[in-house]
Amino acid sequence: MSISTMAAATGLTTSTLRYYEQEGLLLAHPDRASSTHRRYPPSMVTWLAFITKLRGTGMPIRDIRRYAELAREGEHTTPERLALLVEHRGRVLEQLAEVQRSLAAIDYKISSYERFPTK
Amino acid sequence: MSISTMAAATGLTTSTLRYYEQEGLLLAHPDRASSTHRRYPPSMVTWLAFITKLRGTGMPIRDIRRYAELAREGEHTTPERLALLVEHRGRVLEQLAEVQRSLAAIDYKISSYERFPTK
DNA sequence: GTTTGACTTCGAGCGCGCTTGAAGTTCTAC
DNA sequence: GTAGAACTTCAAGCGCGCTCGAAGTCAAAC
Repeated sequence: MSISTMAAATGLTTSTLRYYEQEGLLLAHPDRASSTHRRYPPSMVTWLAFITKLRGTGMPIRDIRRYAELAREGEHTTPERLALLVEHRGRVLEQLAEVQRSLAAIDYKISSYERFPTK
Repeated sequence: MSISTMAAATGLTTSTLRYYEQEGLLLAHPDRASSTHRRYPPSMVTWLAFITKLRGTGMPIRDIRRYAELAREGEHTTPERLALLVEHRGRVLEQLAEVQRSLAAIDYKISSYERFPTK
């Protein structure tokens, strides 16, 4: 599939796709069937969907690169990949908890505005 | 209190305190008792704690500035402040839900690594 | 009154994750 | 074959939220 088709399929922009490739986030460079234009295997949608989840939970590009490197190295790296994801999950849960605490404070403020509209 | 005392009290750096002041996030400029050094009223800790919650939930500086402007204008702006907070809360809840969805996908991946350690 | 550390302003710099623009090439449809 | 859209690379730029460094001033303790 073409870069714009992939963009449509993933919700990323074509620029972002090229950027991710350049940053080493892909399992492989898409080949250039037409010798200059990228041709993505449809299977890459799955990978991109997953790294979009990683990004969506705040994993930095450099950590995703590391994860991709491990994945490229083969099956013997699954323990390390697992560890990486587990560690990430821990951080996300912490940060989720902190956002919820902050949100509670905001909720409290909201309810006090609702109780005393002129104060 | 001095800027470094305030920094200790809020967990912000002195640089951040000056930056927030410059960006108009404070209800008032701390006065300069010794004619050059900032003297913060202890009550400002509360305000800073609150805007730290706003930041902690991803509210942009410019929106906090708007909130601070309204607060400076007086009590008649409480409805608008309320609206601002409610709108922010909505966005935070949405984003929280999205992070949780992403996290579910990561959890799934983790559990599949755990089930098939060599795959 | 002198030292020493805390403060001041100002502007520049940084880290992150893209995004944009220029300048050129290639594919697709007719 | 040609027009026009889609693609290519490359480097620079941007928006955000601080952070840092320089160069100087001030204040609390002795």
